[in-house]
Amino acid sequence: MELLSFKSDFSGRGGRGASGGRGAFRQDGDIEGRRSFGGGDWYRGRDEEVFSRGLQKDGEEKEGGTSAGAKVSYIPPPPPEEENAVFAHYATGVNFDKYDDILVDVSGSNPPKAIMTFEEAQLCETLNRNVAKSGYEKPTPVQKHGIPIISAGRDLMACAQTGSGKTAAFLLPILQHLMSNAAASSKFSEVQEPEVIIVAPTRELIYQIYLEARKFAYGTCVRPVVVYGGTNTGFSIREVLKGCNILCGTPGRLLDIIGRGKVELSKVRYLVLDEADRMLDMGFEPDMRKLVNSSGMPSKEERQTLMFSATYPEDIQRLAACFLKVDYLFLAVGVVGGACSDIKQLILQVTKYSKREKLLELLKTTGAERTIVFVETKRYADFIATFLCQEDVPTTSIHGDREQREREKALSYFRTGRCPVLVATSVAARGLDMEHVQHVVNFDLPKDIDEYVHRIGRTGRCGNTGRAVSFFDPQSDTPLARSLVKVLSGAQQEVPSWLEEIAFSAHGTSGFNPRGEVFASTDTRRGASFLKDHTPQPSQSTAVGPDEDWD
DNA sequence: AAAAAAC
Repeated sequence: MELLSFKSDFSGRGGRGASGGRGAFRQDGDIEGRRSFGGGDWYRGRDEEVFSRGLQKDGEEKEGGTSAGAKVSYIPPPPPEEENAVFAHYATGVNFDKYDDILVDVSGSNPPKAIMTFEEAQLCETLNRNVAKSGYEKPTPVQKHGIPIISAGRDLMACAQTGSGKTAAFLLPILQHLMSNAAASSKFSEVQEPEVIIVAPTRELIYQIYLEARKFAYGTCVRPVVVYGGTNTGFSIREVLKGCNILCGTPGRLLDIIGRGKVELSKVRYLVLDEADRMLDMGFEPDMRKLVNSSGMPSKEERQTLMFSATYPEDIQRLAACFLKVDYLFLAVGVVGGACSDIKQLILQVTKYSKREKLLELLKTTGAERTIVFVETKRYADFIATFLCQEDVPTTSIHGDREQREREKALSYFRTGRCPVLVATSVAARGLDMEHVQHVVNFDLPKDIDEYVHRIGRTGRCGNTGRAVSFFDPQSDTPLARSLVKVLSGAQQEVPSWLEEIAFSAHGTSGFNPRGEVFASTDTRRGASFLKDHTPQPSQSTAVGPDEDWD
């Protein structure tokens, strides 16, 4: 097996909660030398380094084994942003126009009229040019409705299916506002006063949002900055101090930098929670409370708060309302918590012991097409990735116990196709937008149906089609059966009869996951409990049919 | 019991 080069170093692991001591499984596969998956050395020069800026200043040797055997021991600062790199984008798929057929529902008082084109968004010239250069021709539903809502100064809870353009829906109106008020113009200062704070639940996702912000802000005086853990704190701070209008971050590092007094929050006009339901669940909710209660942070009445996700469990919706003005608008594109119908979903019944064999079989048929394999634990991610490498499937992996630079390298290798198979934990479940991901495999099904919807949403993006294969082990996955059937039928997918039977007989069994069962098909304010608790005035709802009839 | 997120 000398063909494979497994590194066993796991020194200096950045993350918290490193579980340690499993060096033997640390495949870092990324099989070296002998293969050339999708392209020689070129990627080494650019995207990886730009992505890893701040991770290491020098001295760290990049992974060996380029065909040239070249060692890169110093990473030069990236060249001034090249337009082509900034505006790189991929093509919309054959089903892009089908977005027009999706049912859109806006509830809350006096929603503004939707726009039909980007021209109607009345963006300034620079922004329009950036939109065009990004390859955007026509707004998606969440953009058609979200942009005017945000421009009108309203708070928003938006639910739109995976891959349907939520990021641009909030970035464009925010940038337009910053431009038109000419308030935003970045300059060095020991204390920065950003106008916008954006948070997301994983480091890679916030980086992706930052890249979008940088793209749309190109050629303007607005400077977006990204900060997240696993990187040098000093670097984060220096980047912030250079000038910061839009501060993107994961909660920990963001609060850290705020706590150090580098960022003053009184100028914040927009607070954006991407993957809002995750940001408000048990893990992150305390941090979000800390953020909105930080000194200087304008109250919800004085700022605009925007939340985006593809899923919104009802309990989380009620919690989210605490962060929003009482007259916030609720925007639902398609079924709340629903899967994208461009994804063909297959469920295979397996046993714990047949999974690995099935996976191999599957990957042999998918060949070099890109596949994300989701597993339940970090430990198993290492194990499966190692297994696949040994079976000659070029594989890399991403999970929270890997060093940040390993995580970023893994994504880079996957994106470039050097490793067309990515084994991942739920760290990669949400928001990541990668081109050419044809397949998602749920090697282990998640406990939570929302997680399932997000995971399979890594494929079938932007009107492209994709396939999601899930291994269903009745021994462990029965609690998910009912909600799974619901998602499948909601996305016009075939429901295997064996699954239907399991779902039927699972009805009423104990240990049922309540989150798995319930969908918020609408704004919770329509429910009696909410009206009783929070809303003095009844909310008015406007159901909107396919496309234009929105007046 | 697991995953994510600051040092």
